[in-house]
Amino acid sequence: MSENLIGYLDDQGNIIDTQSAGENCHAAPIAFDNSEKSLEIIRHSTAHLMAQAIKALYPDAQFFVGPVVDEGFYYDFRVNEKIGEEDLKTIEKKMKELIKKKYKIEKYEISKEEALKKFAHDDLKLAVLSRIPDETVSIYKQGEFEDLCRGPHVPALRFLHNFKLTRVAGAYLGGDEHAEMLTRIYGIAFADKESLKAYLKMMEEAKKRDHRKIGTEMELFMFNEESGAGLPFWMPKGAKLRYKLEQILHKAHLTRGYEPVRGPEILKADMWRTSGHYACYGENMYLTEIDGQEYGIKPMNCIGHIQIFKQTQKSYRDLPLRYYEYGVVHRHEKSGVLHGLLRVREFTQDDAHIFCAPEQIASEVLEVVEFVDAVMKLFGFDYTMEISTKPDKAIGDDAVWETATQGLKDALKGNDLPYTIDEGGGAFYGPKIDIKITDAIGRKWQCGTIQVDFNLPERFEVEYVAEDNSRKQPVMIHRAILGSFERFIGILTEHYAGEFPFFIAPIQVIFVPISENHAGYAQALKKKLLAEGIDSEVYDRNDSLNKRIRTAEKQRVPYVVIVGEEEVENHTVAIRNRRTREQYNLTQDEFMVELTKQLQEGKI
RNA sequence: GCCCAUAUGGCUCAGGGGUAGAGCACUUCCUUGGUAAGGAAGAGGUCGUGAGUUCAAGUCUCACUAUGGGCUCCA
Repeated sequence: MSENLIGYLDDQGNIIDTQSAGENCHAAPIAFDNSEKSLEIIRHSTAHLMAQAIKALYPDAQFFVGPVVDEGFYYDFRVNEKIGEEDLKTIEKKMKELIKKKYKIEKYEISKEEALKKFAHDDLKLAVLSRIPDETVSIYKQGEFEDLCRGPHVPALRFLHNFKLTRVAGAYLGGDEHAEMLTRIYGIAFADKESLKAYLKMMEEAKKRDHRKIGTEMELFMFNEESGAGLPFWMPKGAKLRYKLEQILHKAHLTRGYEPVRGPEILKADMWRTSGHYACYGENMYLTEIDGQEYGIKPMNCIGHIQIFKQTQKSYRDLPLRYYEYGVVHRHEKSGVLHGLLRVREFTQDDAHIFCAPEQIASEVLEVVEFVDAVMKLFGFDYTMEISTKPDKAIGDDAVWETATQGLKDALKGNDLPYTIDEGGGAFYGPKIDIKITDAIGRKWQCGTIQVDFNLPERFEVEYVAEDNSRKQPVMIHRAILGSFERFIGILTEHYAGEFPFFIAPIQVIFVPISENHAGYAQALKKKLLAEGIDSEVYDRNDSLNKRIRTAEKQRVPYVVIVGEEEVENHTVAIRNRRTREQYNLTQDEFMVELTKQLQEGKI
């Protein structure tokens, strides 16, 4: 057996570890390196090593499951003591001690019946056993430590050196929030030290891009303990950025035949009863009472748009009718899930509802998908699409759901757009396509969404006059491109690390006059830019020139422009490149042309 | 909501049972400078809130509030 061999890969892509393979295995060998399969084995064994260390330090510890996940591994366990970040180092130290004992990792099999006897005193292992259908189970053993495990594992502990325990967390047994909470420790492992170092460095870099950090630094947005959790404040710079995004998107909507509308912020509870929100979404809604009547603050904008549609009689000639609104909504998110701008309790959706005939669904959905793609391309986002099907809590009958779901699939399939399926992940009123974007550290967030809805039109008796003068019910397509300005700007901030493209940058130009004699020239230029809708600032405070240039450079603005004697005289500007620290001169006219050209790049 | 952790001037953070510290930012003055920190002086905090332990609490304990890492990933 080669020194480097840690397992085999069979024809079906299953990993067979050396303990299971026997002497004459002909499957493809897996070498000890950073390949996907190799890491899977290494990380799984590291999870076991961690469990062994935990058992040594906390003899009363009981273990549940310890799988390999996208980003490393974890182990869930129960222990009487509290385990905090500090304890991770102690556990790591113990793991290193155990490695020195040079244990082999051995495997043996027993019947399920024997296993039930063996683990009779360990309710967590019994819980694991109850989920295994097989009649024979395997046990892996290293030194004194034994664990019920499917494998695969490395042959011996000597393969495990380059790991790091990254965080301690709580996790519900089996993911059920009504079940007991276990302690979970996450870790990461690689075949070599360099890869581990590179990974840790990458995570550190990612943290520097965190929108909460940059948002505070750049004074984009804030939260306030006295005002309440999950309620963002937009500071002047953040508001400017947001306003520019709103404007770009506003024009894009008009171009695509949408009409702006607005509904009220609160509506009578009966409206929400009719819509089904009261029953299906009530726990997320804020309710209040006015003059003895119950009202609900809107968590979605659909109801308002429906009322507007119904206000006047509609003909088939009016369809598809596209209403859009930057709708402020409130949702009672659980306190523990709030996360910077990415999950808040008040946010503004770029929401639209398309009322159309059933035969128009496919083309409308496709148009929305193209709209999404244009926006994502503008900002250089990679995104994934996911079709979500009927959830447990839902209204409407199965046949209707089936038709709508198929409609979404057809729209994507027909145009070769890749998607995944999230079974049971749909909204309570219909299936949907979700558009997901990844944040700085690889977490995926749902942004845009396209939802087909046969239910609300029926509940609110929405109708239009068809060609044959009969009354027909339109289909509603709920859709958002950004999802919400809050979340989208949060991700945008991480994506650009605060260096926003010109067309949305809160401050687009900073002028640094060399002396106060040149401040007037800078102010005049600022005014000129403002007339074109470009935001600039003049740094003419009582600081040294070097200081002011340094301060300007640190603002992450697209243009830092120096103006002095020479520029005033020649009606020019000196533009400084932040990265190369080089500068070039333009006439005022050339400068204006360049800036307006850059503004145009934000057109979609 | 649950588990673990954190909370010190506007920001970033140090300190730690005996009457609050730094850097940046801010204010005033000097300096008017051609490309990443000129100089001086000054103001600003009942150490998240409320209880408790103690002769004494930012420091220890508890509760609350807020923030952070998690809570599908099935031996």
